[in-house]
Amino acid sequence: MQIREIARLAGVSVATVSRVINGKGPIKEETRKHILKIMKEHNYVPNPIARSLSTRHTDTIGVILPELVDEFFSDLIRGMDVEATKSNKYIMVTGSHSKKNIAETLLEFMTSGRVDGVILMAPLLHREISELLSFAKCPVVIINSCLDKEKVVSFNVNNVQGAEAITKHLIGHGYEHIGMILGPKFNYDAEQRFAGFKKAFESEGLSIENSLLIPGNFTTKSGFDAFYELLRQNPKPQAIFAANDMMAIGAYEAARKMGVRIPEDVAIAGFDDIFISRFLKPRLTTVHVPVVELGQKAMRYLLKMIEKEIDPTKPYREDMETEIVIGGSCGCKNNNSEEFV
Amino acid sequence: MQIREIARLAGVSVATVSRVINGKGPIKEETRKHILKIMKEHNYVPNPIARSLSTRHTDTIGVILPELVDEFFSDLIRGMDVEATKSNKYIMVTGSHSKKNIAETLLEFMTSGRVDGVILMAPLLHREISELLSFAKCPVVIINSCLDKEKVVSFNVNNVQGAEAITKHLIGHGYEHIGMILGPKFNYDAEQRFAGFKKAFESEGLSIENSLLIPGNFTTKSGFDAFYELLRQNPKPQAIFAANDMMAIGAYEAARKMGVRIPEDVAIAGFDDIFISRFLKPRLTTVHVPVVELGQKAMRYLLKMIEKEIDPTKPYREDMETEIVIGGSCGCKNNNSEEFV
DNA sequence: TTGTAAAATGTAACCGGTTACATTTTTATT
DNA sequence: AATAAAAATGTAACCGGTTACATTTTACAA
Repeated sequence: MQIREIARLAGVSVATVSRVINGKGPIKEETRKHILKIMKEHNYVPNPIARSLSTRHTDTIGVILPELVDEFFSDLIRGMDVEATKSNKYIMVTGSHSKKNIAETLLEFMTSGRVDGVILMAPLLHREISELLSFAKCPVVIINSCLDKEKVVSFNVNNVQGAEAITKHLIGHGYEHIGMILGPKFNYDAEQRFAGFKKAFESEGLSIENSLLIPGNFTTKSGFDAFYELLRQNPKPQAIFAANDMMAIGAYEAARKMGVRIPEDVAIAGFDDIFISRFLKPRLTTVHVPVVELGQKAMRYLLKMIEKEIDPTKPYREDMETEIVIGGSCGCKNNNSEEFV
Repeated sequence: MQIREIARLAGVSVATVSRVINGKGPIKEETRKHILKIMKEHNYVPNPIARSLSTRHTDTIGVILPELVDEFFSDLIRGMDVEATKSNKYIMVTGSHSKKNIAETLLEFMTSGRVDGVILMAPLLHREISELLSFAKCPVVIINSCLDKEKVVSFNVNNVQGAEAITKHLIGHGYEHIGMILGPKFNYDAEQRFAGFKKAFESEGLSIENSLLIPGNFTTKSGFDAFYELLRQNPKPQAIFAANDMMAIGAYEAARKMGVRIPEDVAIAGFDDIFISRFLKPRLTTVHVPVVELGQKAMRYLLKMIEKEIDPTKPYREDMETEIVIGGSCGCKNNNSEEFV
């Protein structure tokens, strides 16, 4: 069934049918009803591909995510989906399975006309990507970019602010020796969180103890090992800030094995507020990252760029504020340990 | 830049260019190289929309998921994405935000030509959906369907087998009074898991104690409440099978509050093997559901239907076997409690 | 050399819509 | 009633590819 058929059946031209489908141009109410009726009777659905070909837009947004966002994944997509659905757009997702693939997919999306815009999250390979970006024929929004803010549109987690806030919280508890389990080298999030950690010390007029800075790689295992390492230092840390919750979990495990009590013997804080954090005993004090909102904002902004409500050539950067979640692991007595029940 | 331009530049017809793009028909090697060179020089990418219009396929698969699959979400999509990418297909995902939306989206996907096939997961509203299915103009694969197996293609978690296996495991421990925290009424997964529970009893020649069957709704809170309820029964349960891990977590919490030891005072088992299960103390004994593989299988099968390698009109059903994961919560001494480090 | 089949390429219709512009109908004005 | 303007509708080109079929070129046998 195609528009020609409907037109024939209704005794009008295809243009008229097209006008009622798209609600454009003046149509006599009587004609409209008549055509609508016939369309319904024949279960007619206009072919979106044909439509896209002539309108040059597809009502779909390409989303490229790294493979390992795990917990973020679901929330991020949910956020984007909510906004996209509001505007009757579809989302085409693809996890980048390899470096090659991500650049290729990005290029495909940006140049082929398959999508009206792209949301990209690719924490690595920024060199390549910023080069590719110049080929874009459609708006692109980057999530957690470490690219030059003068050049791209990006929505980011404010890692510095979050790390600074939670570090200050630990300092506020009166701990004097505070260690940190760092994230992977060359990881932007990790760098920023460390930057926030330092900033907190500086603004309090304190100085970091280098012996209490242990590298990690965002896995529970590395958190586990780092905790052992930290407890071997002199002075021992009274509190530890893990650059993400996964490592904090590893630290919990190590503490349990060593018979070290949290927070009595050593306080712990994390970053991300992953689902599991609230089930740890005591509940992990951590930094909540508004992932759903991040997805929503990025999508909303992209849609506006597409609609030209916002100048799509104008760079823009927004860092979303995070929020501390108080559990028992930092030593706070009034905390949210029971929130889940 | 379009195919006409390339043809002009290469001094050939569009048909010839099209042939080299698609690798079809005989082409002189020299001509092919020449055209390829010009295409590369001009960064020419054929417009997929135009191509779709004439080929009548889009190389994209529509995926409709319920909003609340949370943990499944990520794994399921990952599995599908892996397979889709292998075949150079794209995935269009949409979470069904409301009942209306899901049926609407399904219909759109099935009839508009926007996608070549659909994977649908919609644990509820099966009545409506089975009616809609008759309008499908493209293959549809259902995940966790409770629809008539004679009518649809579906890939499912074998809930019965999993629940039966884990129940037998509990029985094997010698527990005589075994309770179950049930899932929501009218939920197919929940029903099936209960069916497996019963089956285990029957095959062992035992009978269920109705007082030890407590309703729940898959939330931690309901697991928490149910645990209290169970411990008030006479006889008390020596072991409890929670229809999902979330409720098992609630049970853990209740046990902790009541000073009931797991597994010494009461053993617990769950279902799903969600991420958090391995971090519980003791590690939760549960049923692992191969979600990634489920997504992969469903996608692989769908792609074959699309390619007509498999008759797309033939109903098919596959129930994927689950696997018991032994933690300490059931009373086993040799368990996988340390696996995560 | 000629004839014929195979290989290579070209022509033009087609996929199913949208829309600029042209035409017809209706309404309002004088 | 004539006329101009506005409203409604129609015509046909266009979006950018694919492909059936026609035509030309090449290869090889007789």
